[in-house]
Amino acid sequence: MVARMGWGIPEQGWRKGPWTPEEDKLLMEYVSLHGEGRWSSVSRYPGSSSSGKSCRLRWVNYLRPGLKRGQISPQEEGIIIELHALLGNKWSTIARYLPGRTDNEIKNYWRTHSKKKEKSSQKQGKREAQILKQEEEHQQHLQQQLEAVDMKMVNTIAHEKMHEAPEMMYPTVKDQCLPVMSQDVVSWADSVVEDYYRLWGGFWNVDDRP
DNA sequence: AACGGCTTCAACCGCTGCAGT
DNA sequence: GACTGCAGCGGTTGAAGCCGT
Repeated sequence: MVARMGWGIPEQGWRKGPWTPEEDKLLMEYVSLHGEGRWSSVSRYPGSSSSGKSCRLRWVNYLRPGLKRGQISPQEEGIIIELHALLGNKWSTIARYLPGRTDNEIKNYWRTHSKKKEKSSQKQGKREAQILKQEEEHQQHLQQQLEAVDMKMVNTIAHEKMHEAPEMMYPTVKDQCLPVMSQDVVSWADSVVEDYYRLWGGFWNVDDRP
């Protein structure tokens, strides 16, 4: 094999980096003569400067006849998604179901695919979090309004009741001590709430948020 | 036109499993 | 059974190309 010079750091006499057309030609020649496998002996082939591993990878991922190049079709994508859900990161197994595709190609595709998915879900998550925050803020605002209105309402109604029936506002000691036990107070509170909702209900449409 | 960020893809690295001795 | 060498696999890296500003 033509010495792979001029790129990377030579390791054990092998050089790293992209393959040249001459190297490809020599590797194809070797495989056509000796067949696939025995990759360690490829590296000992006259002129070889690549490790057996590297030769195997180059053959399997790039030079092997019948390889499909180019975009993964939607059908293939569907198969990949299904098989990945079934098998996990068994790229070589998945590749067997996709003639002409290599494990490396599928792995790379999945990586970019899942990255995209992750990004879009992150965006979606951010949006959801934003909506949730807005909702919380809205609820908090609503609560503050309610409290403010409650006080106002209680004062107003209490003032009215005091004029209507002063004895209701200054009950006996017993009544002062046990207001929540009193049926009158309970029904009065109910009526306050009812009044309140009649007044303010529908004022803020919760579904009308941004 | 230039620049920076992003995507794609070929190649490398380290690990595991298996077969031969 | 232990050791060794090899093939194969999955994870990771980095160069090149693309795209938006």
